[in-house]
Amino acid sequence: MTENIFATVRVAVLAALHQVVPDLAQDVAARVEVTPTKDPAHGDMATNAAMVSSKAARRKPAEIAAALVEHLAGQAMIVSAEPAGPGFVNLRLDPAAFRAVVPTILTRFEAFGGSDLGQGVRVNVEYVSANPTGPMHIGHCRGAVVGDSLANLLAKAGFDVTKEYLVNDAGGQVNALAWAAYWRYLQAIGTTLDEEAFAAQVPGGLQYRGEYLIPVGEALAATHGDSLAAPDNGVAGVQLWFETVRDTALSMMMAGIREDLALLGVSHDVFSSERELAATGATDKVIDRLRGMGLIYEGVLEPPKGKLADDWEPREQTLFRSTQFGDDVDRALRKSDGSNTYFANDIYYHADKLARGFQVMIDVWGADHGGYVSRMTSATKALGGRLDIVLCQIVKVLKGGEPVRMSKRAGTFITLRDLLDEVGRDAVRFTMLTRKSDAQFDFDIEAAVAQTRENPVFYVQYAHARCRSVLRAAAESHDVSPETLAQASLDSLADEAEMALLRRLATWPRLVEQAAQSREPHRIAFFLYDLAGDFHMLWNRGRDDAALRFIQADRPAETLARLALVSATAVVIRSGLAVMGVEPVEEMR
RNA sequence: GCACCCGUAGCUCAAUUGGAUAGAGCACCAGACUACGAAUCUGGGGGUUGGAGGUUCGAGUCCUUCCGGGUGCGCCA
Repeated sequence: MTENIFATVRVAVLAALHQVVPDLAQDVAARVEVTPTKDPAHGDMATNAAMVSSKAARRKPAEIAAALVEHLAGQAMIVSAEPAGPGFVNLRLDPAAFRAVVPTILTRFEAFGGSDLGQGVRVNVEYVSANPTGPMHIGHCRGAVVGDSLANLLAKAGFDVTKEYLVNDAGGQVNALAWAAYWRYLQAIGTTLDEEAFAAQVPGGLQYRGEYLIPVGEALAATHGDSLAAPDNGVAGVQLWFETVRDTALSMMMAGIREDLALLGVSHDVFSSERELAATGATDKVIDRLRGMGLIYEGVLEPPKGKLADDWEPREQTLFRSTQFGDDVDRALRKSDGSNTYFANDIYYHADKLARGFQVMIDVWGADHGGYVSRMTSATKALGGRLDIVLCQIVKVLKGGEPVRMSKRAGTFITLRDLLDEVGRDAVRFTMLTRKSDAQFDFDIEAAVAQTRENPVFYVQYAHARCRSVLRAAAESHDVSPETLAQASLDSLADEAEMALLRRLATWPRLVEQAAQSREPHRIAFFLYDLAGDFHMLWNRGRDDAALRFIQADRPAETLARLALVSATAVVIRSGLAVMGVEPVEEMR
């Protein structure tokens, strides 16, 4: 038995359609939808059944619709069915069908809206995976919130979800981190070198000049004294200090990142280490496997056209035939020094996820990795897996409409910590989901903390607080326990504003499924905003007409019905916020 | 130059995955507090969905091609 009344009605529609079109094909049936109507004049729900089956049945949509109406009218819950427009069938439901959602909610609480859509399929959602070379910044933040909420959403929709983080602790950037940390160490023990003199000794130059590495240098000095430096407190041979400094820097950077993630309310189930993966040597085995499939060859790539390629020269390299899977060019797997490219290691990493039993993989990436999507999906396709990639576009930080300058302390963009300090976790998380992830985002700090209707965070929280406020007030004279409210007779709920709210609550299970299927957690935020709007409207009806207030001293039955509706509304707001990782508030005075 | 993402009301954004007359908020105009929370609500005007073609019963959504913004472009992860 589903809690999704659209699914329930769809079953009835399909049954009717089979009567009208006996040899209905499976794929046609799959396209039949039952949707809420946009226009109340069209009834409560509409189905496209007649239109999608018209072609195969070789009958006109209107004709099928007319026949469907015959079979549908009078079915359980359906009080009327009529053909409309180009072949829709509009359905009007017994109001009791919508009222029935209230006891369901009050019995199931936040489990309401859950779904078996996922069938327990194991899904791996990889997100954040920020390089451990510095603090998390605003760009990471969007991916963190989108990934975390998407994972929550998929879990609610019945998938078996694992949240994963890949620590990019291998490769040249980590060497650069070690050198940068070493500089801070030398400073901590009082080196006489100046920064440029030091930088001249660093292979590839001194990167990561942000002040955030100072504590790493100090920690190294506290633990190791001057034993990692040359006798004059200058640069010693790498064999003396490199691994120590690198490992200390990595672990302190990761500790900081984990701390930031915790503050953001993000927690991963699995942290994988690129260095450990690479150390197994298994990357070569996966490449051999692909070679056995004829997908690896030694070859020379064409130079990129149009772009100034100053140091480009033709070179033979080991290439993966990603063009066979729709990529623009084949992609390199080995660097000129013989080591594997990040892509090669990432192929192994995804093969490893497959081996761990994940039928579906989702990677949440920043826009700067957009050019990488095609090769990675190509590789996972070759390995027989399914990979969906959610790209999060650039976030610009504004304050009152003005761009916020870069943070000096971080030596990079505004840090996640700064943002959390100023805006707060709940507002950050909610606001990050007020845009679909593939659209660019101007995050205005002032707007995110504003206490007005323009700010969806506030508007939704306020609706919840108002629900709780009513229940607190009612508790003085009524039993407002969910058990009691779930038993309330709801026949008195008939006002248009009450029905609108009921209809909205009834769409929650459907919304969860659709948002999960499209991998679009932002839909939750918009749903909650609409739901809050329905509730505020109903509230104000009570202002204009005292007979519509929730608590009616002389009419206990109606009061209980309304309190049940209010309580159910609060539950659904809470469950939506839970998916988004936002705490509901009880009051906002 | 090529690839990917985006382009919707003056502004910020939605749009039930191809469905009916494209919707909200802000701003603008006109209204509602002897209160279970007016931090809210009601009503109104505002559109050639960047342009042009195409696919079909039906396109903001899919295809082609331009225009504009963003991201990236053989050994950085």
